[in-house]
Amino acid sequence: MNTDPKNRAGMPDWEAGMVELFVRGANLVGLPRSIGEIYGSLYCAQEPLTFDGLVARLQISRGSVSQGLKVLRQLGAVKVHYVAGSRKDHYIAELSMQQLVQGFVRDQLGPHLESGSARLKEVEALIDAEVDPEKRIHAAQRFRTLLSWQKSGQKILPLVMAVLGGQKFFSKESDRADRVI
Amino acid sequence: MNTDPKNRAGMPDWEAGMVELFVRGANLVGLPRSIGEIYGSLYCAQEPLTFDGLVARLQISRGSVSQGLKVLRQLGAVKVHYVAGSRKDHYIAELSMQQLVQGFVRDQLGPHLESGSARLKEVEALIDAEVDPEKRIHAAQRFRTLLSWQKSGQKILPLVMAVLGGQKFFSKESDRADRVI
DNA sequence: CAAAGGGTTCAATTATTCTTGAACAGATTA
DNA sequence: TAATCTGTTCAAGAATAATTGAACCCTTTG
Repeated sequence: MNTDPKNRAGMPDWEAGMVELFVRGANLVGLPRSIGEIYGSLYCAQEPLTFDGLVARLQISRGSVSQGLKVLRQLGAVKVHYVAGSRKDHYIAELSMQQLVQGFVRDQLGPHLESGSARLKEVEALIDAEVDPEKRIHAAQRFRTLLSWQKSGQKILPLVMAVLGGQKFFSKESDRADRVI
Repeated sequence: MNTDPKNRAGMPDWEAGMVELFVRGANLVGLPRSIGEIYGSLYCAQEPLTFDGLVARLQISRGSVSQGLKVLRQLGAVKVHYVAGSRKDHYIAELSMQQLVQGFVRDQLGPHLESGSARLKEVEALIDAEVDPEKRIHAAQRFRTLLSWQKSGQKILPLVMAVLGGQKFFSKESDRADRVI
């Protein structure tokens, strides 16, 4: 990863620093640097920024900005701010951490977990097909351990959302996890 | 990412499926597929596996196995199992989810968070150096928001570890987070 | 309707990350 | 001591992922 602060004419140092932080954050959650840069710029901006504004500030291609904004919009991390008398779209950063996490979980994390869950069931069937009894029993044991991992993992998301201020992530009473600790 | 199940002579289907799950998991936390494969094989194995055993089972290079085991050992995800009368190292998978998460946090996540934290302080200084008062005030406002994000984030790790069974992650009474929800 | 503005798409390029395997180092054995 | 066994290192090559920019599609304006 290129961590060198690229020379961005006219961007204040503090903003470049902020953008760098968001690039790291994006990287941490598996998003490309350009997305961190775009969100970071919007996060710092006093006024809504236009598409061209972002291209100019960040000195990245129009293609990157277009794609980056697309996923940020999808995640709910940026909002379009309609400005009377301007054909351009103006963008502002969503500043609610909860919104950001929610979008990330919904669009990035969730699908992975679901397909993993599906695959897990398939593996169970494959284990049942193992003919050697000793091997099958061992495999089933390991499989149960893995299921228990999954269960533990599922307790975490609601807790995270709760810490972030939302209370709307328990679907069933039995899923409530706030007494386990 | 290559998700095609590669033809691994002699590996049972259920094991290949399990390995695939671990590859996905590794991928999710930013580790290379080879590490997922190695851990997955050890997770499935009835007996400790040797270095050569892994090379043969997974059909990956000795270099990959050596580097992968190095990382896994460092994370505490595999243990060396010394076998009398054999010069080879034998490896077994650590099956405690808590251990795994702890190692991951310590070695992979922690350093990132710390350096980010340090960078955050530097950005604060850069903001103080902004001469235009209006811009400085706005920047300081955004900075405080970011700090509040950081604070929220810091509440999460102890919770996660608690869910996973450990209770040893609160350093100060004031850090206890089990009443916020 | 033609021209210009605003944005999107996607094939090609570029950058990054992962894997490989040959050279190497240390430990054991003949 | 030489030969062998185990495992590590790291430069080069292969595989993946991200970025670019030219062609394109709408919509608005002259």
